[in-house]
Amino acid sequence: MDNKEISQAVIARLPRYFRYLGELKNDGIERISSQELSDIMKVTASQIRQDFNNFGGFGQQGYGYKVEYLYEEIGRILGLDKTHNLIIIGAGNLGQALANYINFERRGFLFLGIFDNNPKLYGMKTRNMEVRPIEEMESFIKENQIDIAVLTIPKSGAVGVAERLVQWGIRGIWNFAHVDLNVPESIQVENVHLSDSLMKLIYNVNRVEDEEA
Amino acid sequence: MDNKEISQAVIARLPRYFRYLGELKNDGIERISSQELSDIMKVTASQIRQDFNNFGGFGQQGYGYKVEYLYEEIGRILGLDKTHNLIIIGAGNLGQALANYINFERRGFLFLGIFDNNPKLYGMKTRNMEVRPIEEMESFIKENQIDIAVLTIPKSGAVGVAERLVQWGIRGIWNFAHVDLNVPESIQVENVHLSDSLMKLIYNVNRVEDEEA
DNA sequence: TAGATTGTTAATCGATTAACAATC
DNA sequence: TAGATTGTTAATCGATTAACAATC
Repeated sequence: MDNKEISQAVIARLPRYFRYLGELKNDGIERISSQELSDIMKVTASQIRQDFNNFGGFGQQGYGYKVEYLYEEIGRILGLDKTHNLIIIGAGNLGQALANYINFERRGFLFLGIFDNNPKLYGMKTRNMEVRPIEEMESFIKENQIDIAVLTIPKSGAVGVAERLVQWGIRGIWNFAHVDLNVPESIQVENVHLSDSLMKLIYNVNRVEDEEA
Repeated sequence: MDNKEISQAVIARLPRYFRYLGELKNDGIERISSQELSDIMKVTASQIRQDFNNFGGFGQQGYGYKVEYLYEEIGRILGLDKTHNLIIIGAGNLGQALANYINFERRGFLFLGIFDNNPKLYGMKTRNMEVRPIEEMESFIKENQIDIAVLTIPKSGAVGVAERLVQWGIRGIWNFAHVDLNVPESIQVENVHLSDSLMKLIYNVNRVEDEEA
């Protein structure tokens, strides 16, 4: 496979294509043209074709795209054909919420452990895991071949924990702490800064109200 | 104030500026140049100046920017000088996690109610709220002048609830349901599609691993 | 074959970066 | 005043959209 760099803007759209194609497949739709998909998803047909063609030709001229095939291919591109082993660091409300997201498992995301530094939580059952002390994290990561760490701890500890995670061989961090991590380029970080997201919403709501006034 | 449209790319960066300036302020730093901020935040000084100048000149030639003043101004632009009344719809793990985020209140985001359609949860205390039945939502929204609704329910119910929220006068929806809502343009929606975010991370982790192989 | 629709090149648009005159 | 740094215009870069030849 050719490895010219794909832009993050394209990657960010793939899960949405995947979601819509999954629904079409469930509805028993067999084929779809870029124009039909454009109407449903409210993006241009041109962008759809450009996006798919970054990864090779999945369609057929004069016919369109086979829904199931395209769905499978995008899943493969996203890496959903492989399983990934994850741990959650921080067993607070958010950590538990993520641990309980059933749908993640369906996609091959296996949450194998959840850690906290609060002794009161040790042993507490969350789904099929019990909360473990942070001290056990290093050996756990190595024994269970953990790929990805989910950081749901306060920002004060996050930068330090992230640095150690990198030393212990983690490849990706899903960061919910409200701070930017400092890790080597080869380590992937996906930030979910919830309060940033809420602030953006507030700006847009206020702006519309100002315009109306 | 002049109302030329500001791009969402700029808006999305404001909370991050706000965060860094808040930290500088806490550290007692009084002034900063775009170049210094550029070094800390890893964005170009040019972009920083362009971004700020969308909203007017906050700096002083030859001097730079006053940290506290800039911090206040960006807060005002984001609308953090006003309070906003929110409700959470869906009292599952995620809804509760958001209800318990203390820091939101500091920014003027007031979570006044939490709703669910599971009778077993009615009356359950979450922070200073108790879970109410969905049926009470309409009157609650009107009596408490609710601006923003946080949707943390499964996707099956989300589209329908969103439509009713709009009828009841909600101005913005913070949508955690894994579905695209269908609301008028004047209603602001900020999506947090967690599984999309995780898929993007997985793609990037796999890609790096492929390159190394 | 004729019609439809992709794959792909070319044109446009918007966002980012660079450069520098204005000015504190 | 001289030096520094903004505010802003111009240049570049990248992403999106349009157009159309290739082809099923």
